[in-house]
Parts: sequence; structure tokens; C-alpha cells
Amino acid sequence: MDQIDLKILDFLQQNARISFSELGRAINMTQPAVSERVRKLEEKGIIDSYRTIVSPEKLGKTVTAFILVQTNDCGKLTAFGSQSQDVVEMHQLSGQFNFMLKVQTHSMQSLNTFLSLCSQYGFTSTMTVLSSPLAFKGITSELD
Amino acid sequence: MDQIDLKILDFLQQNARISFSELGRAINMTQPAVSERVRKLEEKGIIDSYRTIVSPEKLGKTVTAFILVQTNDCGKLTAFGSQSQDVVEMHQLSGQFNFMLKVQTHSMQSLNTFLSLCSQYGFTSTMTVLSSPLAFKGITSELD
DNA sequence: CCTGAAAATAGAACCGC
DNA sequence: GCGGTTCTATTTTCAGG
Repeated sequence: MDQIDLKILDFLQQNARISFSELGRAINMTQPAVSERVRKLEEKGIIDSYRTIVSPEKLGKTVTAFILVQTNDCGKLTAFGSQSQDVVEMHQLSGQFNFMLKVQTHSMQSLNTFLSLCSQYGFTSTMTVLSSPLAFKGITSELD
Repeated sequence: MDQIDLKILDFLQQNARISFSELGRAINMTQPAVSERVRKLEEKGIIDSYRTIVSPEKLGKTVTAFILVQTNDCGKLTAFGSQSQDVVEMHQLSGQFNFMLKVQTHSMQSLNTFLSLCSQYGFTSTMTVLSSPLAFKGITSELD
């Protein structure tokens, strides 16, 4: 991991489909050199995956919420969340609420329906998202 | 948006760097046809972006936490979060806590330091992440 | 890490449905 | 409108240095 790798990660985080040729031109390096560095970053697991971000709103999923749950069976809740079309993230937490789900539904009514199902696993506390000033920021290691 | 577009989105969400040729072979369609459909999905904004996911752990960021904040100046908090290397997400919420930050730091000590800075914007409540059974699930529209 | 040739891929123009 | 075919340019891969 050096400054060049960090530059490569910066570009790839902004646009995962950039060609290695173009990336090479941007950082003054030949395409095979970039290609080899990326291969090693993948091999080391520093690059975890390449994902396409689909707009939830454009597919009718206009309601986003975080649901805190106080449950005594994380396993069942995980299974429930895995098969739900509305759940996009699940986290096991420390604290009074030991579980959090991020859900995206197409109406407040369907969120309500989801919460009814959820409540059978424990007490819940729901926070709906009004806006996301920062939906995702890539990692720019502290070396810069 | 039809079943073919959904299949394309499925593949692209799993691997944003798949070639259109390979994608075409997978769904029995020629490369130019796939290319054109993807172009339109981008144009419509259904495809928002292509991102490379970098493993925080592999870069030493081993501590992940969600910080709820009760603040009366979301603007200042947003500005603070934008310039912090540790903040990866920010959401404005409805409820008692009207703001949530997702942070990734390299130790509990640095999380503590971050919280001190954060507390000047309002009351905070921190939940550290023990595990993420589902870090991200792509959207598979309810048509399937 | 660079060069250079071969293979794979992407883009554009055109045709048929 | 939508997808297929063909051709050309670009990109990737792999050899060798």
C-alpha cells in the first residue's frame, strides 16, 4: 500500500467501471501496471467488491428507515431480515438495542406492515430518514 | 423496466465490473443490446453509480459505530461530518434524535475522541457495531 | 514496471422486425 | 420502438525484457 494504490482506490471508489487504461492515463502509469496493482488489491481483500448502486426512489422505494430492535434472538431476526425484500442492511449492536435494520419500502403503510412483523422479535424504535447529506463516502486512508 | 432489465441490474449489483459481453452471454442477448439497455438505465437514473467497496478492516478501520445526535443545527453538523475522515454516512432523521452518523475509526480511543468533538453539536447516543449479518443487499424489485 | 502482439471487449452505423 | 449484425477502435491479457 503506497500513495499510488491510494490514488487507484480513490478513482475506483468514484467509478468502479473506469477502464484501467483511463486510470493509467490519470495517474501517469501504463495500463498493465495499473491492472497488476488492482489485481493485488483484490487478492489482499483491500478491494472487497464492485457494486452498482440502484436508486431506490426510481424503483418506487421512497421510504427509508432505520429500525432499532431489542431482541433476545438475533438469529431469528437475521433470518427474517434476510428473506425480506425491504431490508437492505442489518447490524448487530452493543447497547440497549442490540440490532438495527435499514429498510426501504414504497410507502409509510408498507413500513407500518413491516414494523408489525418486526415487533414479534422484540421492542422496536423506528427512525425514518428525511434526507441523507452523505449517503456514502469512500475511504481515503489517513495517509493523505 | 422489464424482466430483462431486472436481470441486468441483478448482475451489475453483484459485480459492477462485469463486461457487457459476459452479461449478454448470461442472459442470452448480444453485447450491443445489453450496452444500450444499460445506457438507458443510467440515463433514467435507475443506475445511480458504480462503486468500489474498500474493506475498512484491511485499512485498519476496525471500529464501526452509529452515533445518534440530538442537534438544533444540522447544517453545522453536516459540515463537521463532511470534513471528518471517519464519517462514512450521515442521515437526517425524524424523532427525538434528528441526526445519525456512521463512523469508522481505527480504535475505541479514536472513537472516543470523535465523540468528544461530536458532543458540541448536541446530545449523542452511540451504538457500536458488533457484526453486520447483512452489510448490503441489492434491490431486487418486487416483480420477481 | 515497460513494450508489443493477440484476444476480448466496447461503440457506432445500419438493417430487419 | 427494440434487438441483431458487422465493422472499427479501444481495452485487456500475456509474453518477454
